[in-house]
Amino acid sequence: MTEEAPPGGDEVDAITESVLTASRLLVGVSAKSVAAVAGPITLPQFRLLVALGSRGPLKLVSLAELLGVNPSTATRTVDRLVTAGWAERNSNPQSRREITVGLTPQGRELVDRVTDYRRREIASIVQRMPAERREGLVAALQAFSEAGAEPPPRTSPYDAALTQWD
Amino acid sequence: MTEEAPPGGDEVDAITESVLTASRLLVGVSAKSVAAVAGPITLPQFRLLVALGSRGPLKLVSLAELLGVNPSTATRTVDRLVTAGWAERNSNPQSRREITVGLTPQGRELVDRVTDYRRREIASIVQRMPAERREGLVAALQAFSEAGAEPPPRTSPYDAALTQWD
DNA sequence: GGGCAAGATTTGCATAATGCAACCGTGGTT
DNA sequence: AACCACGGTTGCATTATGCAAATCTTGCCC
Repeated sequence: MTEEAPPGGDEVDAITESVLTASRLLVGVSAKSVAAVAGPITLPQFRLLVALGSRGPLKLVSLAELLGVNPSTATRTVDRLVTAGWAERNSNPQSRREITVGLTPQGRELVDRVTDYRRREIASIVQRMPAERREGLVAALQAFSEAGAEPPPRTSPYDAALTQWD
Repeated sequence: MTEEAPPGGDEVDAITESVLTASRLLVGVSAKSVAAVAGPITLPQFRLLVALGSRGPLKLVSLAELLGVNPSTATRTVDRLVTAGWAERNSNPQSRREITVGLTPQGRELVDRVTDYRRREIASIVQRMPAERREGLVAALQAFSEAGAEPPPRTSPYDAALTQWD
């Protein structure tokens, strides 16, 4: 089933290949940005910070759900981030059974630095592209994403900071 | 800031956004494929299998390097895969200090099943795209990847199976 | 008001992933 | 033979994860 010649197959293969190659490039850029700017933090931890940065303070369950991990994992990752001074737990006066997790100023600054770095990297790549290809890129990718039944297109700058499983 | 007009910055933002959105979609597809087809295997383990599938048997250090992990991590992940019957260690008659790691038939079959599933998912997305956008996608993405100074463009089908850090 | 079901978080337990450093063979050099 | 670089493994410590059980809060019914 991976063979047939009719109009469809080869083109699909070509697209798959090109999208994945580009995706790989991008993920590499993200990883590099984290490593370059944010010394002693792990990727899962940073991903959590990014989520908080883009959505604002969240209760633990929502956070876990957003990241696609078990609440217990979220709890413990938050523990570490709190210890490191990047996140904080705040009790919710409304219902004392839930807590909200948010960024500390240091946490936000960390996320910002990484995001800026990453944006510059990407910009430098885009600027090396032939200009006439750029519009095509945006249009085609949007069509692709729409066809893939995208979730809500959040347009926060943080959103872009780490692709992994978001 | 997502509006357009001036030549430089906004366009870069738009591209960044669209590429990342698409990338996110794709990574989701990959994860879903692994989960759907390959029950009890972790992502790092599967990633290792994919590497073996695309490059053939490798010595341990090369494998670790390819995956970007420490040799000790590779050793132990291979241990688990061997136990599970998906990979095998073979001693190299040439030099007894190196070993090569390869897929077992079961391992290859697992990778194939996931890859096929994933390809079908992507194909179904691409087929929902307006046809006239498709060529633009390939051309633009290739330009993007080239501008990003891609590593060797391996064109194996396995290559596409998991994007994460590859 | 007491009791109970449902919801939110945390803890206990077990396993995987990771990196670093130390260690053991192997192969080549001098 | 003496050394040294290379490949792989093991010991140690920390993080990441999921599942299940325990804890605390809320809301609701009788």
